[in-house]
Amino acid sequence: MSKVYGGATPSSTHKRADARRNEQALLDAAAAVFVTRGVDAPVRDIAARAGVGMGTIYRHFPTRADLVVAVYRHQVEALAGTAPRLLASMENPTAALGQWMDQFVDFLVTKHGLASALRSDDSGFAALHAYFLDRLVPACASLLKAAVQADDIRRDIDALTLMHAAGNLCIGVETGADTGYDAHRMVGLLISGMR
Amino acid sequence: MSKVYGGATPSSTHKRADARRNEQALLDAAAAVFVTRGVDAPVRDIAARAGVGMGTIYRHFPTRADLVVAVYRHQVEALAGTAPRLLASMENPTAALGQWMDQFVDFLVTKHGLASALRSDDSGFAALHAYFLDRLVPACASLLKAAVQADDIRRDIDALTLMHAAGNLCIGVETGADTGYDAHRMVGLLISGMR
DNA sequence: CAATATACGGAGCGATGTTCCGGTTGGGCA
DNA sequence: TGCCCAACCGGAACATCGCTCCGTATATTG
Repeated sequence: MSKVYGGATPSSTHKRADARRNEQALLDAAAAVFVTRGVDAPVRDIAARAGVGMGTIYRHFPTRADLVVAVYRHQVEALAGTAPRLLASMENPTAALGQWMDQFVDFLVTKHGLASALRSDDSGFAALHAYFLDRLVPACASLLKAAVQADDIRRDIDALTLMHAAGNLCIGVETGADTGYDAHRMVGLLISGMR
Repeated sequence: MSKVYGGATPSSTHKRADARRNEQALLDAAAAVFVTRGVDAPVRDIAARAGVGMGTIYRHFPTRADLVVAVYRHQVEALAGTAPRLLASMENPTAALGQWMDQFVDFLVTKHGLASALRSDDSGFAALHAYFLDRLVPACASLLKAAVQADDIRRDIDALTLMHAAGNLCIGVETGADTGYDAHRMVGLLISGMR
């Protein structure tokens, strides 16, 4: 059931040289714009920044989600890959889970509007949601399972629910100035409540 | 510092009869549209439903937040008013807090997109955010304070933070079909984690 | 150096938020 | 009652944004 998300890198199948160039330019431009304007920055801005036309951006990334996924793929994969390592290197699975969640929160909080986009019901973001779930839920699940088995974490909460909640808790942090709200702490509280 | 939010009811200061009529029509129309299309339904739809022009809606409710606040004012006030009663009628303040939070969650979950709108950084929703905070944070704070004093709730979390987190946990529930996600349970977990 | 498949660019359409101003009307007042 | 003007109304108009479509340009291949 899990889709294959590989092969979208510019250097993949042999397209025309200009196509590869433009795809890379778009990735760079998007990454830059996402930082300042958030993941739902105007498409035109990204195209302009990359020095390409509207058609080009939609040809390479039919959905906004495709672009976002391409930009953050490496970080997401890295996050997914961290889970087994964390599990192996720590004696306490619950602590490993907590640490992984912290990394997850870090990731979301540093991407303007990403958390919001993930929960958005905008059809254009559906694939984004799917990708994140496909990659991160299994990673989270392995940690959660270990924590449940070895420790005193309640077993009636699945990884999907946990990630949904944690993701939600990260919303509104990127935005605006310092309100005393700390997503890390809230997620920590949530996990504490799961014992 | 807390603003006065009264006097926006159609029957308030003596405007012209048609103005009152239109304001009421807009409130009714908005309430109806919010149920089906959510709080960020197209302004035109609301105006059309009320049988008025674009100008009229913006004259009566300059900001979308004004309209939303007007529509939900009664329920918000009721929710705020529940806090003292709950505190008086229950022996356990922590249970009272939990019950009040449940009502808060109920309120948010039954309003499509309200939770999302509350966390939105859209400038048009800033006043909405402010109103909810002004009304509900003190109510929550009274319960929280009692729970802290009488029970074993940690004291390093203020009402604002708690409501922010709880509000976030309600996001994405209104949307779409039944994903096993249950905002009530998540908020319950969060409160459990606060001991 | 053609010929062709491939890719590009941006005008254009529809939806939406918001403003602005000429026309309309309620209701106080003579 | 009838007049008159301040208050109010309506919706055209402008701006922004997502997305599509097609005539044009060019990389590649033989």
